[in-house]
This record gives sequence, C-alpha cells and structure tokens, in this order.
Amino acid sequence: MTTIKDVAKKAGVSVATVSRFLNDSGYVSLEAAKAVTSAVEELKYESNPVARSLNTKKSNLVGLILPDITNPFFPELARAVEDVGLTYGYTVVLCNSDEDPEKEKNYIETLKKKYIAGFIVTSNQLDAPHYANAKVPIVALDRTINEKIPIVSSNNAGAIMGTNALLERGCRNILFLRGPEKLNPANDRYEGFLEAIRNSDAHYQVVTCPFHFADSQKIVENVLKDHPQIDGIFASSDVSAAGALKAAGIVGKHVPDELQIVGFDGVAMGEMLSPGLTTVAQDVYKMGAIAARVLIKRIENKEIEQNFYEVPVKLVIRGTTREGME
Amino acid sequence: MTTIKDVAKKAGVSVATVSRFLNDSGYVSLEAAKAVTSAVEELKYESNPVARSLNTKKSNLVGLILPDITNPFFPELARAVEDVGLTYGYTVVLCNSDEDPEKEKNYIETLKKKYIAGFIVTSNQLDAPHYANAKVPIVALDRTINEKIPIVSSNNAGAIMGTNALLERGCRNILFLRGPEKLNPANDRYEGFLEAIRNSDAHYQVVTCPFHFADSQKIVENVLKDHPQIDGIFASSDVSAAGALKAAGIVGKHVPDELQIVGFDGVAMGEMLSPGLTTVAQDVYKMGAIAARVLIKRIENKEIEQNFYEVPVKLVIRGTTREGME
DNA sequence: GTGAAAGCGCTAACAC
DNA sequence: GTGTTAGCGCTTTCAC
Repeated sequence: MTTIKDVAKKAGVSVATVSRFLNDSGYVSLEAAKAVTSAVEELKYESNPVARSLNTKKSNLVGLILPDITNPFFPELARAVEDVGLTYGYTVVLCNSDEDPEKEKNYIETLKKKYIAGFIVTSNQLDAPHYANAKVPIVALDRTINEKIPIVSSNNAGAIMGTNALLERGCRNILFLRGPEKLNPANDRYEGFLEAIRNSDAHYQVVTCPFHFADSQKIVENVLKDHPQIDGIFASSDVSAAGALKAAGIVGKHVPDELQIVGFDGVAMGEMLSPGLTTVAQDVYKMGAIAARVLIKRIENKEIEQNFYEVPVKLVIRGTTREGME
Repeated sequence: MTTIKDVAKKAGVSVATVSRFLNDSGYVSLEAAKAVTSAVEELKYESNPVARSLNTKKSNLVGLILPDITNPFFPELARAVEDVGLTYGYTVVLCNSDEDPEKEKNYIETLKKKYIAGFIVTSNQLDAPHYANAKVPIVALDRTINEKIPIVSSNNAGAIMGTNALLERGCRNILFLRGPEKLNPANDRYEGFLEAIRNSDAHYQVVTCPFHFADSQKIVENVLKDHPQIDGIFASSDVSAAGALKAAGIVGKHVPDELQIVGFDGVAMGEMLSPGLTTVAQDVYKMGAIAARVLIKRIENKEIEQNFYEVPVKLVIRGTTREGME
C-alpha cells in the first residue's frame, strides 16, 4: 500500500504539501502541484479513509435507519439513497430497526463511533429527543422529529384523489381502511379521505387495519359480509388493498362491477394483481433521492432551501376501478 | 470522548495494559484487570473502532453486493445478513451493483480501503478472477466463483417438485418459462424441469423469458394464443408466473380449471394474487443467514465445515393448481 | 506482568 | 508557499 509519505518522497515535497494539494486547503505552487499529481499517478496512490477519519472525526458513511427492508416500501427508498450516496462518494449502512427505539439508539451509538456522517431515518417509534441530541446531521422521512430536522414526505393528503376517484365512479358506500393510529402518514391519509368524503353525500365507514395482507383480508371479509351495501374501498396502503381485493373474491363480489378498490403506495405488486390495482402512487425513489441530497448538503454545510419537502403523489388508474365518468 | 489513555490514568496502569486487557491478548494481573474494569465503567469508556482499524487493518464492516435491492428476492436476503451481522457485531454496507462489473470492482476497492472484513456477493456478471484476487473473505450466493470461495444456494433442482405438481394434477401440455440463459440458478431449474418432464409422457415446450412481469405477460399471452392446448405453465420465477397468470386472464383461460400455473421463488406477492400462486419456495432468509454466518467464520478464521451449502426448497400449494390427485 | 515508545496514515498548527 | 511536528486513539513490539 502506498501512503502519502511515499508520494511526498517521490514528488520531492513534504507530506503537508501533498495533503494540502489533495484536499485543496492552503496554497500549493504550480510546480509542487504538478510533481504531486504525477507522483500520485505513478504510485497509483489513493488516500486512506480510515487514517483520515481518525483525525478529522468524519467519514463518508451514512446510516439508513428503517423499520424493515422487507417491507415493500423500503427497497426503493434504499436504492435511491444508495444511488445518490454513490454519486457523492458516500457509502450507506443498512439498519433494520423494527421500530425498536433500543435498536435505533444502538445503531446511532455504534455508528457515531465510526464517525458516521449522517443518518436518514424512517421510523415512528423513535423518541425525538434522542435524535435531536444526536449531534449528527439527520433527515427524517414521513415524520417530524423537531423543527430543525429536515423532513421529506409524500403528499399524503393526496388521499383526496383516491377518494374522489371512487366517488366519481359512482361509489356511495365507501369503506375506508385506516392504517395504524400512531402512524403519521396514515393519519394524514385519513384526513385526506375525510376531507373528500365530507364534500360528498356518500356514506362511509372507517375500519382500522394494519398494513398487513392476511389481516386486512380477514377484516375486510367480515366487514363485507356484514355490510353488503359497500361499493367502494379505499385502503391506506396497497398491501391492505390487496387483502381487500382477495376478500372481495372470497365473498363473491365482482371487482370492479360491484365493488371498486383503491390503494395507496404504488408498489410494484399492484400491477401484478388481477385486476390491476388502482392506487395513489407515491414516488418513493424520489423521496429517497431528495432525502439523500438534503442530508449530504447538511453534512457538507451547504445551504438547504427548506426544512420540509413534500413529494407529490399520483393517481394510477388500473382495473379495480371502473371506466371514468368524464 | 473518553480514550484509552483516560482509562489508563484512572486505573493507574499503562495504556498497554488496558489494551491488553480489553482485547485479552497477553497477561494482565487480576489487580490490574479489576482496576481497568472499574475505570472503564466509571468513565463509560468505549473503544474507538476507527483508531483500532487504523493499525489492525481490520474493521467490522461487511459488504453486501447484490444486483438491485428493489428486486423482491433481495430484501429478505439483506435482512438476514443484517440480522446475523448485528448479533456478531458487524455492520453491513449495501451495494447495488446492477450486475455491472465495473460497479462491483469499484465497491470492492473503496471498501477495501476502509478495511472491510468481507463480502457477500450475489451476482452473475462478475468476473471471477477479480473476486478471487480480492484477498478478502467472500461468500457467494447462487454462483460459483472458484473452488475456494464458499457458496450457498437453493436446491434449484427442486424445480422437479414444481413440475411434478403439474404432472400429478393432470397437465399434459406444459409450457416452461425458462429464465435468462447465463443465470446459473435459472439453468439449474431448467435441468430440474427437464428431468421431471422426461420421466413423463407429457408434451412440453420451452420459452425463454426474463424475470420481468410485463415482459412475461406479453410472451405468455402470445404463446397461449398460438397454443391453446397448453394446460400447465411452470415459470422459473414468481414474477414470471404472475405475468403468466395475468396473461391467462386476458386470453380468457380459467386458472386453475383450464390452465394451472406454478412459480419458483416464494416471494410474498404470490400470496396476494388471485388465485394464490402455487410455487416452489426458497428459504431466502435462511440463505442469507447461512451466508452471513459462513462469512463471519471465515473472517474470524474459524473452521468452516463445507464449501457448499444448499438450502432446501419447498412446494407451496395455493390456488393456481387444482386439488391434488392423491 | 507491565510500561515506554514506535507507528498505523493522515491532517493541521505553526514556524519559516 | 512549504516543511516540521504534534497529534487522532489505538495496538504491539521490546525491554525491564
């Protein structure tokens, strides 16, 4: 392994000059610069990030803390973070927290010892003060930690669009599958639903239901049996919508003729269902990319324009809703 | 931040003694041990991994190189690696390679500079020599790099089970959706299919088709139109199977009455389809967990029992096949 | 058994 | 503009 010392020797200058040149801090004469450049090339020198970290107390590691990469929402997010990280020279460490505050703290502590540059955090259980005191740049996804921590989230109020899609297609008895009650985004979606439905004369009912396929299926199955008049379901997540679709099949309701369904998320699976799932699609990749860029700006002490980034959501019409009425 | 020096001072011993005690290398008297232990506790000392790395040239980072975390096969794998990594004190770095050898090399190089402890690699495009020369512990998934590199893979020959499931349920004209031809596991599945089908009197045809939903759908749609006699499809992946199922719907073939479908993979999505997808399920989590354990053993210079780990596969019967004939 | 000291590869005062 | 030097926090000879 070739070190900065080797380069200095070969270039006939001191290590300080080499370091200065390489980090362009301080003045370096053109001559010295050339000598160093060619020495670096000949020796194929590449600086050692560990040694560097040791005295700058910085690294180019960023931590991605999420509940569970296995949840279909996160892989795309992780991909985005990794992609933009890569282009800016950052390496991403994957942390599955299972929403466990202990685990989260643990990650933060161990990674801080490695002088981690910053974190992107998706979590709902986390205790805000802990993050607030982390003294490391953080950006949050879908969740406010405090006013100083930038947050990026989907425009969950886009649930209005999903609701209207049902309304416009003639639904008059709508079932809303509400997500977990402590979940911020789920609540915003609920608000969106309410706003839209209140502006209509449709009947509705709300059932809370986890973002879990089998559970949702069971729940919807029961509701559908008790309330045969239901002609539309808006689910706060695609997984729940998939459960609803399956339930409809089981109780023998034809989708979309007798029952129309709209999900929220836009995961790939939606397309594969039959009929294809109409959904309010988030741009998860974009969320991740923005989060990563904002984080990197904070790490590099660059100005960030805002503290709140909302990425728009899009209605994707597929087979679980009927032809429009326009 | 408290350092080893602080501990030494507090304990009234030298830093060398503290270090020796903490890494239990070399002799340390009981007295000294006690003093150090309590100093550590009082000061809440935790050693600095960066400083340590700098002179041991080791770290507890492991790299997980995979084509694309967005592909439904990988999140579970990543989860497993992270889980076992965590329990052994390793941190995992996520690397999406897109099967691009340049990107792979890049990751390997940058991470080696960080003294990465080892890699878990899932890839097909990689050039074996490059990995072979990496001088870092590696374990491969589903792919042979060379005899010295341990490999863990599914028992892809389990495709025999999938084929037989179709055969036993009366299929006599089977379409096999073969995966990409340079893909090792895909070929093994093909072999399995052939072995089973040759032992039968059924007709069959083979079509190559990427592990991609929309493409598979299109391909199967066409084949089904040209060959209405097809009564069974075995797909080398669940995504392809999902495409086939959708195609069946479009050309108006009832599943499973007129056409039965079996996939391979066992991804969560299979359950959400209607009817649920019968499939040969891999235990992806287990593959990842084994890979991680083997890697860690190699890193820690422990004996490893074998160089080839094959994890069994399981037939999961759902709605795309009929009731058995037993 | 233990401590002094060198050194991992780099950065950053500080003096020239 | 440039070099000397003192660390960053730790491990590891080597002498006692």
